[in-house]
Amino acid sequence: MATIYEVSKLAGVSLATVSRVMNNNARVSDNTKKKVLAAMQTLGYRPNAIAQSLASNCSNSVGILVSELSGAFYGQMMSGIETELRAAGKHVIITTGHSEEEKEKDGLEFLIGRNCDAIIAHVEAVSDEYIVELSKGKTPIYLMSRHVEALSEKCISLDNEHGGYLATKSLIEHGHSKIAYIAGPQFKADASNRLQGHKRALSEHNIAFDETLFFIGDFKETGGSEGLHHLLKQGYDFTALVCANDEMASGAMKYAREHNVKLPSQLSIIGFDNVIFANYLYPTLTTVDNPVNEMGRMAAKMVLKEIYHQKNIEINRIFEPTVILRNSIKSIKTT
Amino acid sequence: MATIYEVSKLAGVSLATVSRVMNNNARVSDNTKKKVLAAMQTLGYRPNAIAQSLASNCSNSVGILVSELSGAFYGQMMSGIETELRAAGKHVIITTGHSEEEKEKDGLEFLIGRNCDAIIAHVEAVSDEYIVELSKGKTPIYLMSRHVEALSEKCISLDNEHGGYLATKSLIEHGHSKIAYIAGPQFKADASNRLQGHKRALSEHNIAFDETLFFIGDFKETGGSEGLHHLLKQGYDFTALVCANDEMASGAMKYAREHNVKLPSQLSIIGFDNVIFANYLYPTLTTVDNPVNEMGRMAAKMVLKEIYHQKNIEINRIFEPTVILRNSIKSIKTT
DNA sequence: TTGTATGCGTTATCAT
DNA sequence: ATGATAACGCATACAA
Repeated sequence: MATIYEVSKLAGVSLATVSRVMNNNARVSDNTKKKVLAAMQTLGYRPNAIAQSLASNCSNSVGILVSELSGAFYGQMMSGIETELRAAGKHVIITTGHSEEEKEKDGLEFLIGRNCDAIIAHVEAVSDEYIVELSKGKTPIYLMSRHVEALSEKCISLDNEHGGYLATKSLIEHGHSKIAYIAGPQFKADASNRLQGHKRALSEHNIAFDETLFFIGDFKETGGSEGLHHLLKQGYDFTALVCANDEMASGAMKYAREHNVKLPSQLSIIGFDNVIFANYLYPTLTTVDNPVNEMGRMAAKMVLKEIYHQKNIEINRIFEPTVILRNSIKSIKTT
Repeated sequence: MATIYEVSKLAGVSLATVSRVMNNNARVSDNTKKKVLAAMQTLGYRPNAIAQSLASNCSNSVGILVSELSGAFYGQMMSGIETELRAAGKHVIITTGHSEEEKEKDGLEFLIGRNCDAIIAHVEAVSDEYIVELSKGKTPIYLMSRHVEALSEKCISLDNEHGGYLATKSLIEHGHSKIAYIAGPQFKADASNRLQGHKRALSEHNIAFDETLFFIGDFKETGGSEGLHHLLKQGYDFTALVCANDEMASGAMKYAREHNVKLPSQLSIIGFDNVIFANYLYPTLTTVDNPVNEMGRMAAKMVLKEIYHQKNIEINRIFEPTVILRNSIKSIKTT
C-alpha cells in the first residue's frame, strides 16, 4: 500500500501538496497537480480512510444500527438509507443490535468508535435515557421508528397507534366484530402502540377487548402460526384476525390453510408493514402500509441536510400508515 | 470524548500503562490496574477504534459487500456471516455493490480503506482479474457464491449447475417434458450456471432446449410475472416452469393466479434458493435449497480461522443444493 | 511492572 | 503556490 509520502517523493513535492490535490480545496498549479496525479496513478495509490478520519475527524460515513440483517422490514429500511446516502457519495457502516440491550449498546459504541459522522439507529431494547445520554456525545444519533421526546427533532416515526387503529377499524367496517389479535413483543414500542390502536378502534365501536382472542407472538412467521394455533385451540369463535406484522400474518395464513380454515371466507386477516411478499401471498394480504423505505430515505436526507449541510432538503418526521386493501378480508353481513 | 491521555493523567500513570490494561496483554499490577479502570469509569472513556486501528494496523472488523441490502437471499447471507463473527467479538462493516462494476469497486476499496482485517464479498460485476489483483493487497478477500480459480481456497460456492440440473430433473421425474425456464441475468455466474444445469438435464433426457420457452428475468418478482406473461403470450404450451430463483417464482405464481392458470394442476413451478417465504406461498413452493445462511457462517469461520487464528474450525468450500419438495409440482402421467 | 519515545497515514496551521 | 511541522489517539519497541 503506497502512502501519501511515497507519492510526494515520486512527484517531487511535499506531503502537503499531495494532500491538497487529493482534497482539491486549495490552489495548486496545474503543472504540479498533473505530476501528483501521475504519481498516484503509477503507484496505484489509495488514501487510507482511517488515517484521514483520524486527522480530519470526519469519516464521510454514517453508521446504521438495525435489529436484524434479514427480514423484509429491515432490508427495506437499510436499502432506503443507503440509496440516498450513496447517491451523495457517503458510505454506510451497518451493524446489528438483535433487540438486546447489551448488543445494541455494543453496536452503538462500535459505530461511535468508528468515527461515524452520524448514526441512524433502529433500537428497541435500550432505554430512552441511555439514548439521550449518548446523544450528548459528539456523534449525532437519529432514531428510526421511535420517538424520544428530548430528541424529537431527530426522530422519524410511523404513527403506529393510528396504524393499529386503522387495521382493526378496517375489519370492523367490513362487518367483523369478533376480532382476534396476534401482537408483537410488547417491549417493542411499535408493537405496543399498534395494540393500543387496536384497542381504541374496538372501544370506539363498543367492542370489548377479549383476552382469549389475544396472543403475543415474536414478529416472525412462527409467531403467526403459533398464535393461530393457540387461538383456534381455545375454541372461541372469531371471524377476523389482526396480525401485528406481515410475517406473522403469513405464518397464520399458512397454518390456516393446513388446518382447513378457508381464507378469507372463514377467516379474514389483515397484516401490518406491507412488506414486498405480502402482495405475493395467497390470498394477497390486506395490510397496513409502513413506508419504511421512504422513512429510511428521509433519515438519510436529514443527516445529509444537518450533518453534511446539503441545501434544499424537505424534512418530514412523522409518517402516516395507510390501509392497502387486497384480498384477505371478506365482508360479512351485519345483522 | 476522553482520550487515553486524560485517563493516564487522572490515574497518575503513563499512556502505555493505560493501553496495557485496555488490551490486557502485558502484566500490570492489580493496584494500578484498578486505578486505571476507575479513571476510565469516571471519565466514561471509550477507546477510539480509528486510532487503535491506525496504530495497530488491525481493526477487529471484517468488511462485507453484497449487491443489495434488501431481499431474503442477501439477508440470510449477511445474517449468517454476522452471527458467527459477532459471537467471536468481531464487528462487521457492510456496504453494497448493486451489481454494478463501478459501485462494486468503490465498495471494495472503501472496505480496504477502512482497514478491515478481511473482506467477504458477493460480487457479480467485477472481473476475475480485478479480484485477483486486489487480492494481492494486504486485505484478504473471501468470495461468496463465486469461484475464481486463482483464489479457490478463498471461495465459497454453491454448485449452481448441479442445482439447476436437479430442478429440471425433478420436473422431468414428475412426468413433465414441456418445461419453460425463466432465467436470471446471465452476466451473473449463479444465473448462467443454473441455466447450464437446466440444459444438461434436458439433453440427458433427450428433450431439446426450446428458445420460445425461455425468458431472461431480473431475479425479482417482476421478472417472474413478466416472464410468465411473455411465455403465455407466445401461445406455446408447457406444463412446467423453472424459475431461477424464488422471487421470480413468486411473481410467476401471482401472475398465474391472476390469469386463471391453476397451480399446480395446470402449471407446475419450481424455484431456487429456498428463501423463507417460499414456504408461506400458496401452493407452498417446491424449490432448490441454497444454504446461504450456512455459507455465510462458513465464510465467517474461514476468516476466524485464517485471519484471527482460531483453532478447531472445519472448513467446507463447496455446498450442495438439494431439492425441497413442497406443493407446487404436480405429477403428470407419462404416455 | 512501568515509563519514554516513536510511528501509523493523513490533515491542517503555520511559514515562506 | 508550496513546504515544514505539529496534531489526531493509540500501540509498541525499548529503557529503566
